[in-house]
Amino acid sequence: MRCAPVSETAEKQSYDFRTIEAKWLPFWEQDGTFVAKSADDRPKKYVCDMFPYPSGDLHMGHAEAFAIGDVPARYWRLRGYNVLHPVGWDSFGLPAENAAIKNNAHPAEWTYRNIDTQATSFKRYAISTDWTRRLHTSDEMYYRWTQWLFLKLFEQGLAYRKDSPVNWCPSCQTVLANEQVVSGACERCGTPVTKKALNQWYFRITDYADRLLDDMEQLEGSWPERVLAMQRNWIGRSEGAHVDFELDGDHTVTVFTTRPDTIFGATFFVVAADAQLATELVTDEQREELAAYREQLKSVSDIERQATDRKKTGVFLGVHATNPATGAQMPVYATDYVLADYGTGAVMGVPGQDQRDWEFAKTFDLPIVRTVQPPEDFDGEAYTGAGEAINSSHGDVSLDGLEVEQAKATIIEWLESQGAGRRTINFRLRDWLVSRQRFWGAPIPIIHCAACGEVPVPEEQLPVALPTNMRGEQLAPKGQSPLASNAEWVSVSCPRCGEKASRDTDTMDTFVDSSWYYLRYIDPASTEAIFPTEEANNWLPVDQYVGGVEHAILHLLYSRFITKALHDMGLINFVEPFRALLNQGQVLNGGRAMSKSLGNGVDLGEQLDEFGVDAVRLTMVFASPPEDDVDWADVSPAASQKFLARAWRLAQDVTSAPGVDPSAGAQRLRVVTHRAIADAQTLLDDQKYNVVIARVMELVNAARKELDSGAGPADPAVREAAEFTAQALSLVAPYTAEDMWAQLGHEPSVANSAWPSYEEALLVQDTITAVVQVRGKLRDKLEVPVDITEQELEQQALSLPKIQKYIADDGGVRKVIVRAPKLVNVVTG
RNA sequence: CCCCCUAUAGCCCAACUGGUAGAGGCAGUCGACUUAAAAUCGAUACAGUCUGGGUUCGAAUCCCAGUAGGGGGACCA
Repeated sequence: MRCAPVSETAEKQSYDFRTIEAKWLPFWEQDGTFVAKSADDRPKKYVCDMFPYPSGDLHMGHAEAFAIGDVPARYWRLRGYNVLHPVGWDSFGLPAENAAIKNNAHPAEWTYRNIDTQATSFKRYAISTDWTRRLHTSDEMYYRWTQWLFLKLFEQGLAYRKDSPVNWCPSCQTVLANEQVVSGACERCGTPVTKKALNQWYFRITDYADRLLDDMEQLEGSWPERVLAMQRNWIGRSEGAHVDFELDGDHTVTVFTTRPDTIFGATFFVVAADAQLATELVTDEQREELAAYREQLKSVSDIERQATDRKKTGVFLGVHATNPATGAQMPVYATDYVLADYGTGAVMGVPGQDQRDWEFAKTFDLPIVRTVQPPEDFDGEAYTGAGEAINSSHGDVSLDGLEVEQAKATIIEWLESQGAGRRTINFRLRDWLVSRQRFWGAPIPIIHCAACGEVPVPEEQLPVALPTNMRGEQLAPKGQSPLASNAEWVSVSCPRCGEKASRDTDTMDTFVDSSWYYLRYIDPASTEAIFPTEEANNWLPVDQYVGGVEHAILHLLYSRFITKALHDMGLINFVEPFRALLNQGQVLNGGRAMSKSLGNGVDLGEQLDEFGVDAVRLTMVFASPPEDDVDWADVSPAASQKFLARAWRLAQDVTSAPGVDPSAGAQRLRVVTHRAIADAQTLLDDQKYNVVIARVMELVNAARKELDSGAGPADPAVREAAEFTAQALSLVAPYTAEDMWAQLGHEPSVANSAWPSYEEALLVQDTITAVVQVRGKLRDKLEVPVDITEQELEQQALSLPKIQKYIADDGGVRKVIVRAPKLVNVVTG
């Protein structure tokens, strides 16, 4: 005969995630649990996930990022902050357009269908999001302000048009910004990028190079170090000098060099073959040869061009430059190893101290002069190391005998006195090319008028809306924007003179859309302003930004730039948009990124159906530290589900009444609970979310034990443990936690309950196990009061029989290290 | 080629930043419950911290060299 335990007197149910999900999802929506109010006395926290691109349904990567981002959002909410945690869609971009061309449709159809799908999944995934602030960058009410931003930048001189050789993706049929070219290939499709001379719109991000670099100081410690390193590297500040060279035919050409001290070794002069400068300099006799060389370069892809072991090529331009230090005549060449858009696009060739110049000099049989003394055992070609200057003397200036740094200072001073050079800082960063020859983006709000030139679209005429009557083949890329073929759309009268004029037919890089969306969440419906300044200043900067490291440079650099520009326009009072950044890892399967071609994709929807939302979220967070990759083959959502069931049962088994005073409860469980509370706080602050889960598991184990074979289900300490379990679990398993909270007799929502404070007294132990080492090796242990004095501890340790034996065997005590109350180390011999 | 990060039980991961290597989970083994199994509950073994040096009373932790994996940069003058 079976005797039913007390806890089974009530009707018991088993854990069923489907029932629980169905119960709470509608509740949160109706309750408006996660709506953030701007007028609120509590201190604010703004948690933002990088918004998704609507490519089909949400996938495992989204699931990880959002699960991780929701942890601080929910934690801060429990800690009493007014939390803003919005969501939106980055909904302009190529895939929609490609789908539209293929299916004879308009990109909006595909886009908004996918957004609906994702939004439904997102809601089910139970991220604590304020849905009232939802936005889509492809909505007219959004891109109207993207265009407004463009006009403001234009007004400030930060948006401009220029002719330049640009990166062209032959597959996407559009130009690309430098940041979107990865090792010579298109960041999106991997096609090798070619060069094309075009007139395009740019944002003057280079004006902010120094500030983008300097302000990183504010991010130190709260952004991943590698992201800062990548940005630093990308901005590429280098100190050096501009030096002017007189050329035949009355030209003065300036070069940038980081080694002005080597100028005495400059024996030739090179300019970028694809730059305008080469055309200007070349003599009539050499013009044909230059044209032939350029023709030859066209067949060389960027990837090939960047191979460092490639033979140096070039063509003589028929002119000579005068070395300002030596007065020597130097032949001028055009070459592809000099970049048109770095520095001034011209370089002095110093073969003795620069390997590239050395190779060029060898090819063209040019003289090589060493101007820095290499060490005796040096057997390389160009010498770039430290050493004394040699062969560096002419007329009234000499560097001979000086070390590199000293020589640099001396020559710059001399050049300055001659008016032939000056100290300068150069950046690797280029201006941001924002024109795109594609359809599905925000049209550039400029009108081209034969008489007035570039005329901004008047603000009240915004948005310049995309035509809705174009579809399918009409959207196909043809080397220029599909909009150009829509005569009706293009044709417009000039806002300034009223004459016939035409719209700019390019659209903006979608990174422009995403460079300011975190500001739009403040009031996404505003028709008055891009965002309300006062409220933006209250909510921003974002306290925790969460997203993939693939945006380390692109989106994050652009956003930092736009924030600074908006600051300078007086629209916001901060200069950095994201106070802290967390890069979540990838979700892998079997050691590799999930991909169609590998056939190792895991479908998020199927995982959710099988294990439930909470189990999947818990698995994502528990599997590894947030910034590490999660290999789905190594983890077990089934085990997570088991743990959730176990936690849930705990709440069901509690028989004490809500509000009971826990202080009379089982002390040993209370110690575990309060240690869990205290630890969780530090761990959450340190973003060690996986370890927080481990602490909760420990607590559930301890509570289960107390319930089954200790103080029993009515003990108030068991209730206390179960309640904190529900609260802590609410960070990752909102459905289960909400249901537990209700089981425990509380009003929903657990998300807005108050995080408990831990009792200090429960954390202090009276006694502690002290370790006794002999010569650093653990030999015995000792139970001592925590406030034991060093003398006492030493004396007790030394009197231990085991220890005395070791001392006797090892030849007596030489020294004793005491770290009361934890450790004694006896040094013998 | 250069720079950065990582390396701890079979696996995923902890370790108060120099002080007892193990918190949690997976997989394993054993037991309780069961006619049996699943579920549940309980109990357990397993590594001396990638390799080799060094600093220290004491090193997973700091330093040097190397190996392996991951990331970034790579004609930037």
